[in-house]
Amino acid sequence: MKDITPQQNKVLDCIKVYIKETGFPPTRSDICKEMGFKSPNSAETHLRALEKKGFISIASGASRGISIINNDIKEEASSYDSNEYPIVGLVAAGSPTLASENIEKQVNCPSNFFSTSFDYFLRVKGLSMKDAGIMEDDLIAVKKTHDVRNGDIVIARIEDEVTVKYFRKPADDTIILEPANDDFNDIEINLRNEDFFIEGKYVGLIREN
Amino acid sequence: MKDITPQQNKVLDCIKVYIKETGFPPTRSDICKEMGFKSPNSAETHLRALEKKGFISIASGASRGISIINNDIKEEASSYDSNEYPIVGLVAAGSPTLASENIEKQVNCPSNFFSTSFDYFLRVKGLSMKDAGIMEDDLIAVKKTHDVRNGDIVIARIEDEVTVKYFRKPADDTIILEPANDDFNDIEINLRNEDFFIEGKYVGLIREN
DNA sequence: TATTATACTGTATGTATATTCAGTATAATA
DNA sequence: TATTATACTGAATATACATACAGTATAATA
Repeated sequence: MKDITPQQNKVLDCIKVYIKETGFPPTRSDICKEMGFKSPNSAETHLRALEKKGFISIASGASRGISIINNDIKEEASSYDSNEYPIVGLVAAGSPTLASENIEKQVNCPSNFFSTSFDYFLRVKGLSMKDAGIMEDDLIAVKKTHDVRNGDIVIARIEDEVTVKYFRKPADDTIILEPANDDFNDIEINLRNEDFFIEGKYVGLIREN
Repeated sequence: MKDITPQQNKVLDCIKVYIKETGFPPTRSDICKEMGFKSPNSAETHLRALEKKGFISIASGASRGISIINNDIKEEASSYDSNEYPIVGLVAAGSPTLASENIEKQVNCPSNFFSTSFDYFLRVKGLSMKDAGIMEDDLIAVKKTHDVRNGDIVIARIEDEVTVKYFRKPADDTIILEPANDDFNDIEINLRNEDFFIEGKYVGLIREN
C-alpha cells in the first residue's frame, strides 16, 4: 500500500461514507457533490490515483463500479462492533503489562460493552477493593490512560508491582492509593523517590461464576 | 416482512452474492444474466416485488441503486457467536420477569461469555449482597433454572417481590434466603404458607462504570 | 531544466441503465 | 367470474454515467 495524499484520503473516506449510507458506491458526479468539485474529471483522476495505489478497484464500463479493497482486518471486526480483548493475568515483574507471556486468553466482547471504551481485562488478585465490589478473580476492564481524577479506581504500577486502588493526589509530588477494605492501609507515594506509573483506569467489571 | 416466493428469494440471493463478489449491486441486466432471464423487465418486476415486501430498497433513477434491507439481526449476531440479551430492570409486581415492559434495553454479548449459559441480565437494586461483591446497579447474568443448591446465589420471587440472595434449604418445607450484608436479616420462607418461586441462578456479573 | 504527480475546471459523447409500455400465461384469491 | 399476484418475453427511450480530450496551475522530483 503506497502513500495516500490528504485529498485522496478525503475522497476515499467520502466513498466509504457513501457506501455505508446508501448501500452502493457513488458516481463521479456524486463524489463531486460531496467534495465540492465542479468537474467530474476531478473525481475521475482521484479515483484513478486511488486505484493505482491499491485502495479501490474500478470495474471498467460499469456505473458505480467502485469497490473498496479491504486489507484492514481490524476495521472488519469493528464493523460488527465486536473485538477480541486480552485477559491479563498475573503480571510478571518488570515485563510490560500486555506482553504475550502475561496474556491468559482472549475473550470476545462488544467494543461498546461499557460506557467507556477499554483496552484489556485484568484479573484481580486479593481483596483490597472488596468494599468497592471488586473481588478476587474478577475481570476488570481497563482503559489505558494517564488522565485520572481523584476518586477514580486506577491500575497503577509501583516499582514492579501492579495494584488496583482508589486514586488521590493531595499534592503535586504525592499520590495516595486507597484500598476499599479496612484490613488494608493506604499507600503513599512520593513521586520524587519512587518509580510510579499509571497503567490505566477501571471502567467496568466482569465476574464469571 | 411479508412472505417471499421461492423465485423472489433466488433473485434476492443473487443480488447478495453479486454485492459480495463485486462490492456493488447488479443492474437489471446483470440479474438477467445470473438468473437466465431474457428481458430486463423480468428483473425489474422481481425487484419491485422485493421492494414492496421490504427486502430491498431501490434508489429512483440511480444506476445499481439497490440496497439490501437488513432486519435479520439474529442471524448476523449468531454467526459471531453473539446474541442480544435483555436487561431486566425494576420488575413490576405481578408481571412476568421477561415481559417487555420490564426490559430496560437489549445488550449484545457473546453467548459463551460466562462459563454457564444464561438467559437475561437483571439490574440489581439495593446493597443486600454487598459482601458478595454485588453492588447497586450491577447487572447479574441470570440462568433460568429451578435446579439450585445450598450456597448458590438465586433470583427468587416471594409473593410479588424479586430478590437476589444466597439459597439454603434446611428442611423440605423451609427455605432460607441469606443476604451478604450484616445490615440485612435472613428471610425464612415456609413453603406451605407463602407464594415462593425460584426465577433462576446467578452465573455472572457485569458492572458498567 | 524537463518531467512527473497532484489538483483542479469545462465540454463532449457513446453507452450503460432504469424504466415504461405492450403482451402472454398460470395460479390464487374474492 | 373478475381480479390480483406471480412470472416471464420483447421493444423503446430518456437519462445517468464513465470516460476521453483540452486546458490551467503548483509542487516535487530527476
